[in-house]
This record gives sequence, C-alpha cells and structure tokens, in this order.
Amino acid sequence: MAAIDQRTEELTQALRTAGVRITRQRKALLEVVAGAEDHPDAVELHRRAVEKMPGISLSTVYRTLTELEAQGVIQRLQFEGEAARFEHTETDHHDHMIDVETGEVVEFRSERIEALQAEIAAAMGYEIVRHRLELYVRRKPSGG
Amino acid sequence: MAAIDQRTEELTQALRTAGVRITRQRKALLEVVAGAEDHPDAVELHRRAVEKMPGISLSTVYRTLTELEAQGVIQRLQFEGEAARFEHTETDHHDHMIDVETGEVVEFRSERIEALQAEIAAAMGYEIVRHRLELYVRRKPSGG
DNA sequence: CTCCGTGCAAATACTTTGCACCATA
DNA sequence: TATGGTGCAAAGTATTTGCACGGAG
Repeated sequence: MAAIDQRTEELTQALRTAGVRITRQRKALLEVVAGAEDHPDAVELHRRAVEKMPGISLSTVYRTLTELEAQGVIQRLQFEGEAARFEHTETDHHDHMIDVETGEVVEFRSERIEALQAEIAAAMGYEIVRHRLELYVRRKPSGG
Repeated sequence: MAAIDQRTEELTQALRTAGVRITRQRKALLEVVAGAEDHPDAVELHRRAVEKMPGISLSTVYRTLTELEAQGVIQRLQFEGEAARFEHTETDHHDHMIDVETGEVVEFRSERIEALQAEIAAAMGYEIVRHRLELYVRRKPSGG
C-alpha cells in the first residue's frame, strides 16, 4: 500500500499548490480514491472514507468529489439508471464495458474507435470536446 | 401530418395486440411521440400531450413512457446531467452528438464503429447487448 | 486570526408509487 | 362490468445548498 500513500502524497501536494486546502476529510477521501481499483459511487466512497475519518459527512464527500473532478483528479461516470460512479484519472483515457448480468465494469481502449469518432465529428463540422462510450455486454457462451 | 396519423394508428394496433389498453391519454402521447422530430424530456412531452388531451398528468406520461419503452416503441436517452429524453424507435439504430454550446442533438451512425465495438467485446469474451455512444462536441472554427 | 470547509438539515430535481375513482375492452 | 389506467399528492433517490461552527494555513 506504499504506492497508494505515495500517490496520495503527490495529489495532496498538487492540490495544495492549486490552492485547495487539505483537510482531514479531504485527505481521507484522497486515500480512498487513490486506493480504489473499482468504480464506486458517492455512498460507497463515503462508507470507505468513514473508516479513515469517522464523522465525515456525505455532503462533504459530494463536495470534495466535485472539487476533485474539477481538479482533474477523478472522473465522474454515469451509467444507465445508476448513481454517478467515480474513478481516479489514469494516465490513459479509456471507455467502459458493463456486464449486464454481474454489474462488473471492464475498462478498454481502442485507438481506432477514438480516431473514427474524431473523423465522424469532423465530417459534420464538429470537434470532440469529450465522449462517452459504454458497451453493455454479456459473457459469451463460447462453446460450452 | 397524415404520415404521423398513420404511424400513430399502426402503433395503436400493435400495442392493442400486445394487450396494452389504448386510453385517450396514451393515444395523445403516441401522437406526440410519433410527431416528435427532436429529443424531448418527460416534462416537454407532457406539455405537448396536454394540448391534445387537457388534464393528462405528468405521472401518466412517465408511466406511459415506461410502458412504451418496454414495448420497444421509444427509447430512453440519458445525456450527462440532464433529465431523461425520449425518441421514437427508428428503423435504424444511431448514436448521438451533443453540441455542448447549443444543446442541439445530432444523430449519426457508423457501421465501422459498430463493427469495431463488436470486435472489441468479442476479443474480451463478451457479446454486446446494447451500447451507448455520445460525442459531446463543439462547432469547428472551420477557418472562419 | 482569517477564511474556507464542514456537518446538519432542508431544499432540489427528477421520477415513482399508493390510493380512490374512472373508462376501456 | 371487470380490470387496468388515471390524477393527485406523497414518497423516493441522488445530489446540492444555507447556515453557524470549527480548523487549516
């Protein structure tokens, strides 16, 4: 978990530099976010944050998530009919595949799709600001 | 508008066959849906339905939209940070491009992207149930 | 010591639901 | 006439906000 601590420290410094005050609550949430390998929603993040900083409120979690999103530390995901989920900003952009049976979320990236999207937008006189691609999938029978 | 009336009539028959009772409220909403060339939300659909059937309630609109979605007559769209919008099910599947400045929604379709998506899912052992692709775009300066 | 952040509760926005009455098939 | 649909108001979710107090810089 040393890697997470280091990542948290880096984020802390970067945020402080950006003029964001690092409170115990924010520290706790940063640790949770840096350590999350899944795609938790606000309530789940709050649940985890409470373990590190008892008493932290859900409002503070929401407020901090908004701030972290603005600072580019995390990204907000909005899947069909679900509460918003969050993920830390990776080095690379990626899209999501959601297993409709299990709810499992798999990340993927396709340069070809990215390129095609830009091409399509350009052909219609637009440039892409951001995009959202979600594949709702089911595990293949795969012969047995 | 004869085309819309005919489309409404077709839908009415299909729904009746599927065991869905056609009330004045549902008739009104069907007409509105069949005549909508844009992507209205529930409140806007209600506004339009009231003109055809004064007194129709928002709850009924929501309930009917859920029913129409289940029957495959319409599709629910969920863009970022907006209330759900609805569109009638076209012959062809398509994706959406949303102009972030104006809010305008443009439909598009790319066989190549569709094929790539299926390919990517297959490579990971999945088959696609449905997908969602949204391009949030901005009009290009285009040398002006 | 001064703001900015926090917890709390209330407000908000969208959507769903319980219930008594009404209308379609 | 027997369901199933409707309007209304109230409840439900997910998220945001006003306010007085508290802690980070």
